[in-house]
Amino acid sequence: MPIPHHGQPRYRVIADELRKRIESGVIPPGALLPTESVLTAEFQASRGTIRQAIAVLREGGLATTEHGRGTYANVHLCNRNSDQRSDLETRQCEVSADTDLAALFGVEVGAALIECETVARRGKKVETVTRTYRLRPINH
Amino acid sequence: MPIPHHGQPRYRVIADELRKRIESGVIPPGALLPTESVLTAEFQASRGTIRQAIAVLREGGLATTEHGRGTYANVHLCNRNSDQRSDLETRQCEVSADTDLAALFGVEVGAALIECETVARRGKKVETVTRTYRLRPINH
DNA sequence: AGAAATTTGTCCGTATGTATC
DNA sequence: AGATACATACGGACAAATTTC
Repeated sequence: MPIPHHGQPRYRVIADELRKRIESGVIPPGALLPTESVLTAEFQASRGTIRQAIAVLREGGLATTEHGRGTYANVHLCNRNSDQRSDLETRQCEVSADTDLAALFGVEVGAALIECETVARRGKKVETVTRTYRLRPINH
Repeated sequence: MPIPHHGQPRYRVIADELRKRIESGVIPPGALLPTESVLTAEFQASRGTIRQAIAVLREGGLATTEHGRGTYANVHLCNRNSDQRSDLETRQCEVSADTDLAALFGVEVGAALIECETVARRGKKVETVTRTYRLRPINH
């Protein structure tokens, strides 16, 4: 018997709570989050719902999950720079809209956007850097 | 009775197949993908698995889903030659490299870069903003 | 080295809510 | 208002990677 989700969906509420814990340092950077089964017990939600919440954290770049190990809290990349980029070709994260982007998307300055960055190299030299911005989906 | 998934997971195989259809034009840009229930029938997979596959497309920027409507194939902004259709506005200008870009290109902060910005709209709504950066050609 | 336990990954089925047509 | 289509949530089962003993 599915529990209704009037208003804010359950998995987002849970994701929000976890996000607060990470950002406030209750779960320090690099530390493992509670396991899915522990979270299942704490939030009285099904495992699928917990996994959905964790997926939200991953998309926001707040956590990283490893098969068989667990989910780590990430170091927060303070406002858009700080070299966290290893040798990734493309990465995705959440950024704040600058005045330019805010005007285009019709949102407020500082609103959350998804940034997908692709680095194209020829040999070792960087040819182009492409950044694609889109609104953060309200659902999904 | 769950179906085993030795090797490549089912949802990725399905996502790959759909990606091919979008990139090859079998599903043209802007068109609706088959509904989840149709895909469920075609691939003989559960709806959850289909949704997982579509989520992969979304993350890759190949599709956009709207509640109650369906999932659209996105226009791909790959060809930078030859004018695209007029749903895309492009402008180009010179900008200064921020610390992030400077590190990538291996130049000093503030160095000149060419920024090409493309705004993709559907109707009046801005779908994506893409910014491509490259080094300014060494004089002429 | 190997077996067991732990933890995340994949997949299925079902039921109900919510937005759009 | 009804039909269609996506979103959320539950539960169960087995697979795969990691850690522990």
